[in-house]
Amino acid sequence: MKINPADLNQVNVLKEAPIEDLNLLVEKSILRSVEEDSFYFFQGDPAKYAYVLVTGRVKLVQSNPAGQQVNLRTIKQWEIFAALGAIRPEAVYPVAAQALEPSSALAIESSLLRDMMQTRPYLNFGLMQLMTGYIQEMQERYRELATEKVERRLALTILRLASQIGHKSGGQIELPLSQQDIAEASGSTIYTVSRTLSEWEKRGLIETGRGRIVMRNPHGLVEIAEGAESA
Amino acid sequence: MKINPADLNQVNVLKEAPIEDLNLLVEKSILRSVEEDSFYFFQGDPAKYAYVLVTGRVKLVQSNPAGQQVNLRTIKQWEIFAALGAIRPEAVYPVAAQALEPSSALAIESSLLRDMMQTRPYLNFGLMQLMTGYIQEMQERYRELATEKVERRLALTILRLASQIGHKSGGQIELPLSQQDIAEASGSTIYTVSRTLSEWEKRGLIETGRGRIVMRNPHGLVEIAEGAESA
DNA sequence: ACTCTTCTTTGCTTAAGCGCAAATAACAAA
DNA sequence: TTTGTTATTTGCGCTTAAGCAAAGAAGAGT
Repeated sequence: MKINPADLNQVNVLKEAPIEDLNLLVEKSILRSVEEDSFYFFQGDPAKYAYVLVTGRVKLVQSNPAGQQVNLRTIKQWEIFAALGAIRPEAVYPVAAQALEPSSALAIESSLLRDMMQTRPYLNFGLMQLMTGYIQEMQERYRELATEKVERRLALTILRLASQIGHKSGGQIELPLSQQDIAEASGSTIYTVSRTLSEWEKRGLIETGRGRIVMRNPHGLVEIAEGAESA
Repeated sequence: MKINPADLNQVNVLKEAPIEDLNLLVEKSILRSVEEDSFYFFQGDPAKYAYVLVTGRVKLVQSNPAGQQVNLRTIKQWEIFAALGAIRPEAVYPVAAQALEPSSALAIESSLLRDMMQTRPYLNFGLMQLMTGYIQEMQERYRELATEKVERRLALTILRLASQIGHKSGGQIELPLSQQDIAEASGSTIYTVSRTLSEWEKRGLIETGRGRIVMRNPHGLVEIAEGAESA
């Protein structure tokens, strides 16, 4: 498959990039395709490449020594990920990147990105915007995990994921994630997720299926997220 | 009080700044002093200033709608904080900044910082380094909160705080924080913190006092943090 | 030295939600 | 269709740590 450089303008960080820069990026980078469940990189690998996801979906996960993992972010088409390596030359990936479905991504050498940043203010600003967004989101999620009960956290997680990777399908927002994914993204377990989602389904808030969640009544979820009690 | 511009070189982000820039910063900024427990700003305020802490200690906290709060970071002398506002002009502070003791900080207009970034690569790189560090730390803390039990999390929190704001005192590292602060930084409660610290004190790992913790055996804490069971 | 305030400790109770086990359901591949 | 695999559901017991209440200890101010 070939990438059309002009498509890279859909990448947030690159939306103001001149076409010459996009050509340069495509020319100097390679397209890496991986099958479902394979990894682009593992936690602890030297951060040699930054990636732009061209097709598919990828999740960034972090594991503790015992192997339990949390979902830090799900990447969709034309999002950049693993760009942090471009900042610190000796960095290692602090997370692993695993494909949720067959995916392909443009692997850009960290050093190329670093060199380009020297002379291209739009890149600096774009990356900084991206990073401040990450920081704020992680701070919020951290607070939620520390202070909110599971049900509310689950609602917050699902709403957040819906805005990030949900896609419309017949007027409703659908989330292509397993309950395992939701559990790892919300800091809970598949058992509690299943119980809660079933309960919500009974109340007509959502519709569940194997590996997907359809939002029937987003406003109801917002109410749960913001404090309405279940009974 | 007056600030000696050359002192600003102790700020990580500014360590490569030429003296003219430091002069400019001091000249265009104002020194704000606040007493203990007062706030430099509140969560939700327009992010008009970035700060460099000159004396004292400041904590960055985030509250949920119910008022429960978490401790996201403790700032010590010559650290920069609230710099995110410089990236997005319309930003509001996502956290509040409260003085842990009488403090003074240089208030730098976000727009000044933003303008300076246009022509000073060292500033861009410095801020990016700072931000990547934040992101990685928050990701780790998030995973810890999601996957580790309290005792281990407490050990991790105390070790992290020791490296960030601990100071040597008689060959040992001392942490000038109340148990309330520890609870808010680790995502726990004062009751559990008290019980755990008492237990550790009995085992000779630490020494506690009103508003401070002295590490007697850091290695023992590392063992708890990394998985040794207590019994 | 005395008083007030704030921080810390500890016993007790309880709710939340984890996690095993086993059943059921959904999908994929042959 | 059949079989195998993986995801979801649900009952049940149990652990963890939250949180109230009340006492004790340590400072700060007068």
